[in-house]
Amino acid sequence: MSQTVDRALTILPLLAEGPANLEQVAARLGVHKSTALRLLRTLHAHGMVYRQQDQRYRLGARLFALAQQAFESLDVREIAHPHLVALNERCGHTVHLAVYEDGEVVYIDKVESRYPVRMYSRIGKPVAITVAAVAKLLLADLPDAERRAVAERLDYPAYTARSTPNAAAFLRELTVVRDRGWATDFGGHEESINCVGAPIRGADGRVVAACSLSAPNVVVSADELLALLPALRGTAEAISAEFSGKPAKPAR
Amino acid sequence: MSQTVDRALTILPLLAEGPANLEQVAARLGVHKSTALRLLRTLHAHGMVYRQQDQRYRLGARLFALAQQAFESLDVREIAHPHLVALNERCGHTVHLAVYEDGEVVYIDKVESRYPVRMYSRIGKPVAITVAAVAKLLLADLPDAERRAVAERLDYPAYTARSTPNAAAFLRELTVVRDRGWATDFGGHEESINCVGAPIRGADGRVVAACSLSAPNVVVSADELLALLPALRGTAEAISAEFSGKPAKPAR
DNA sequence: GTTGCAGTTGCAGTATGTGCAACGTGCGTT
DNA sequence: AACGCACGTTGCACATACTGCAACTGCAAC
Repeated sequence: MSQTVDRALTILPLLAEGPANLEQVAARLGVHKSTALRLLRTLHAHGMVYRQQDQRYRLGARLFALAQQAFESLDVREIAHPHLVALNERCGHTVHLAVYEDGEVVYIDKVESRYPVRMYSRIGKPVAITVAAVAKLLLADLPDAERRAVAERLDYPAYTARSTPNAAAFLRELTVVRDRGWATDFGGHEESINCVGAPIRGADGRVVAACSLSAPNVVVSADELLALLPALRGTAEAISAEFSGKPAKPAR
Repeated sequence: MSQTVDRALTILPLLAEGPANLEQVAARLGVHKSTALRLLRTLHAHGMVYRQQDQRYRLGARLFALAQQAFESLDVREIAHPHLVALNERCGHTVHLAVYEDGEVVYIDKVESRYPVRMYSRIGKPVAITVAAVAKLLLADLPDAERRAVAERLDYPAYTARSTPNAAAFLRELTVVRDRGWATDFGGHEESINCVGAPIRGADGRVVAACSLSAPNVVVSADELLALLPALRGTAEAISAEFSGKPAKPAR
């Protein structure tokens, strides 16, 4: 691992918290001002950070472009999208698509019926990994060792009384989810929000993504949401089929 | 500037083109495999790249999270959003919001009436800078020297017969735009798409962002679109007022 | 005019990144 | 089944490029 690059990359999440000046960056990195300056200049040259008029640095526009391109190269998302829209049109609820990557679960698509214009604001956000239905599905499919390792490493924040309390409970839940083939989150993240999820599998049967339906329980009871499970699973299977069926991606 | 960091950051746009293996990365960087490996490992440790099952690298999920956070810290976007939605509801056309940053213009918000679920796919994309109405507005307000420098540096792709042909024409157009206080793009990017834009100004009168209305000319003629100019300018001014009026951002 | 602060620069020393060459490992082939 | 190839990985010696220092600049406040 490269120390210099490591330091430079540490600056990015630091600036994500808010703009910072040279001294603050240097202090947080534990390096000399001149060192921080050089790193920031390099980041700047690549558009990763931007220097605002008060001379403080913040994250730069190139990040948007990169994230954008990263999204576009996610095959699952592309294939899944029309299916998710169809599902949303059918039942009207919020639809999520998420993937697992190195200990994190992130939303890569979202179709929301009520506030369509706000949807992008959540894409890219890390998922509440210990409670979300999609997270359970994705983690449930990991190899034993990795699943356990991740579970042990996690924090278990008590969002609500029904949040997963600890690693043991989480691992038990994951076993249930894996055997059953679908997952729920009944008020585990926000008291009044329920959620059901289904896995999307690649040609080899491994779970490559997960999708879910969410709705506030004042609109839809948990039972009513479960009644939508067949539609959700149908969607997930349609996506799985299409994803497995066309393995030949236009490789470069 | 740091050579090591520079090389590491060069990897990111390279991977944005599509997944690549170690040798390809090393070759593109012009360094030894082992060097590329170390850089990739460091990027990986920060979640900036992800190693897929075929061992090739692609952009990682952390980029999504960072871009996400960067978006959220853009004050203009936050203030502008409800205004843009209102404008969209009023006239039904696509609404864009863009900012200028270091020679690039990027969309930071978009409200689209017809395909709401697709909107995020364009946010973050670099704008066609030589023709887009928002780009003209943002560049028109730059200091003379910088404006000229940027204009000279640009390419002028002939998207259509009405695309801006060269730097001289572009600079002339920018003068017009600045004096007039609004901009157009009539088929300069896509033959059938017309567009009008208006500037959003900070407390000091400088243009901090620009918003625009776009519509295909089969739906709305250029004249009809121009008729919406008062509404658009009203929106832009409302955003400007709110942005200037509440200077006290909860600074950290 | 003077003081203080934040950013910037040049430089010497050495920590750190680099390329090399040898080693593993997985996969397709004969 | 054994082989060979291609690609990723490792340890090491060398020297490049990164670091911290200290002095300098520009700017703003008093």
